[in-house]
Amino acid sequence: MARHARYDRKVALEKAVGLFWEKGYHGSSMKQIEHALDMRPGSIYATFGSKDGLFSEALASYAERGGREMAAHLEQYDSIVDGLQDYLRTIAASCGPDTEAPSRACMIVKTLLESSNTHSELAAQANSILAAIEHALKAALEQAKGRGELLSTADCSRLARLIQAQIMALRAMAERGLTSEQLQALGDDMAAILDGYRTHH
Amino acid sequence: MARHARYDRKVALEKAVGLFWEKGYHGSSMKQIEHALDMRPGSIYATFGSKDGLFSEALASYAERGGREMAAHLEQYDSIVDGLQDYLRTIAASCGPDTEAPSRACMIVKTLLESSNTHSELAAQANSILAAIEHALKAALEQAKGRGELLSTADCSRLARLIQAQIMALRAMAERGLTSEQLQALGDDMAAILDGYRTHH
DNA sequence: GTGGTAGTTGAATGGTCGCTCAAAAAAAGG
DNA sequence: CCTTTTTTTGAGCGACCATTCAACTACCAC
Repeated sequence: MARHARYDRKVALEKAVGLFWEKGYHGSSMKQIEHALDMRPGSIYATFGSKDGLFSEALASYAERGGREMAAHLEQYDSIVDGLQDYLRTIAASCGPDTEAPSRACMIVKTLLESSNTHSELAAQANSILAAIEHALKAALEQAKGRGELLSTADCSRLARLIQAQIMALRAMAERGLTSEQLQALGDDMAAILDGYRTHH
Repeated sequence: MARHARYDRKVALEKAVGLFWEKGYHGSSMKQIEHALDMRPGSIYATFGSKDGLFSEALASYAERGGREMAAHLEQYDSIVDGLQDYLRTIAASCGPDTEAPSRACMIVKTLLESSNTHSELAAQANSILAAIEHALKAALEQAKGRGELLSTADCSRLARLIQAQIMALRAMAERGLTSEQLQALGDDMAAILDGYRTHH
């Protein structure tokens, strides 16, 4: 038949995530993208259609990875609430001043704030991802409630949004460059919020 | 001597805040700025030096206004903690889906996330503003502690950061376009966090 | 009125933006 | 080897970017 593709789509997307997560949509030029992916414009456009298309796929890829990591984390715990509390502490620990990740803040939140009034398609995508995460949190909380971990008065929808807000804020605060002690303390304080919704306490 | 300036510096800055808050730094072109300020490039550059200079002044202006509003709000309350709790609820109420403000999210946070890896000067400015707000919150909390509103075990520095995180997250969540009921409930839940640090409870 | 001065104007600048496409290169079948 | 098919290449596109500056305008002092 013909020539093989020199580039692995998934590998290229990972590199795109790295750049976009770090610099945002407007902050990443095609020149920088070409360099980050080690691809020439023609190949990028043949593969991803446009800068928007590439960003959209990169964001989806980032979200999927994040979702997998969260699910994997929660599976390690017998108590769902324990798992959620430790998830917050883990984020605090991994977003410290010497992280090797492209950015400490969440790429989904960065995208939402950057594009909400300039690029409604991207904002809608970020929104639907956040809605999906919120839904997953709610489902986990309802399971916890069914197991008797949470007070019967607890509203799982509201609590899911409260927890999501903590995650968003924790990672945004990490972008401020706090010390790892300060960030860890913040993670602890956020985890402690959940104690107020637990049974036998 | 000579001709009067046709433009009021403060009025022009207000308009710049409106545009930059809505679209961000990279999302606002000089064309749009010229239109928003009703000024031609020469006048803009003569007055503010550069796009960066204008943005920087706009951000400072926004922060000063926000600081004044927060201080004015807290003065209305006898109890500082009551004031802080109601401040969160007020933000939730004023960031609803039908706000007339340029954006629901905080311009300082938007700037921090947008520029942290592309424009270190702006990020540093956003950082120092957030540090000042954190410091003001800490001072208010220490005063509250002195009045016996807070548990003696409460760490005012940590609590200040926890509250600042709530404000940041509340306004970022507002950008998701939640219903006003959902947003109000989130504000209530965040305010309730402070109950855990209060005395006689 | 007139001169001097500060403020405004907008065409024009060099650069970069996202993107295209004709040509070259690389693999597979014959 | 040559043909066919797919991919890569990179010069080049028009548009728009932030910015400049010489000409122009409006005001005040005299």
